[in-house]
Amino acid sequence: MKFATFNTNSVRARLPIIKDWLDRERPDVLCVQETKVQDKDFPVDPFEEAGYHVIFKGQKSYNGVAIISRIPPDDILLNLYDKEDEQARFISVRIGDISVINVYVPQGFAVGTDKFAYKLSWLNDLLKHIKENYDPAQPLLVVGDFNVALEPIDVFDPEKFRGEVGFHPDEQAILRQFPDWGLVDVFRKHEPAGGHYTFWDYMIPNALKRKMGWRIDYILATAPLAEKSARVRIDTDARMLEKPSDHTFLVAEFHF
DNA sequence: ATGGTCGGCAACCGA
Repeated sequence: MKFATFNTNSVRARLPIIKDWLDRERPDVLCVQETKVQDKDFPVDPFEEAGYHVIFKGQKSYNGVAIISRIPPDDILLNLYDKEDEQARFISVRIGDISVINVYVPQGFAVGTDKFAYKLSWLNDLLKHIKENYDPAQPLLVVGDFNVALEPIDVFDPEKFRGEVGFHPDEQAILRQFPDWGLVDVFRKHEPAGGHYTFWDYMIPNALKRKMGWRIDYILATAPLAEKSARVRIDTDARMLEKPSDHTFLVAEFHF
């Protein structure tokens, strides 16, 4: 089975790239973040025409997540929280025997701000939710844009960004508890070398071509899945080189 | 050097 994640930075603006990628790669599941569209305006038809089911949770202008799957998902949960401060950052489903959680972790703006504190609490709440509702001995994928790089090899200029948002010890301390519980970073399992990124800053000209990026998107898998992972790669559409697109596809293949 | 560029959506906010 093939699973992928992609921060779209607008599912409507990136629709040609997503559609072509689905037609070419035919993944079983594609999780997307930053769809930036209200549910009433979500472009359902292009995905159904391509042979996919789509589950989505959006809001006006910001955030929004979706799970695009060949098999219709079950056990759909569209909120991390029961309360009403939901920001359309979470979807969990079950696809066959595999549980999938798709997240768009708050970006955090800057260390020391309320937004940074919210990011830390959101990540902690996600970890708590996983511990309370899942078993590391069962097949679970937690994928998406975590907005945190863990190691110096995951950032193009670690000295410049050390202690800044996205590369701060408080964020990293929480994210390290995910593998402590039993979730394996399957890209890192297959690729020990640094310099492989999934995000590039719009404001750096030609950042992708210049390899000035961050690895902040992850496919995390519990042991029963991680031990079946055969290949994990970062995939770039040619159009992303000409017009930056924020993130690239991250793809993991599992052989059962 | 404290900028730069996107997308949504209608003035800036978020990344």
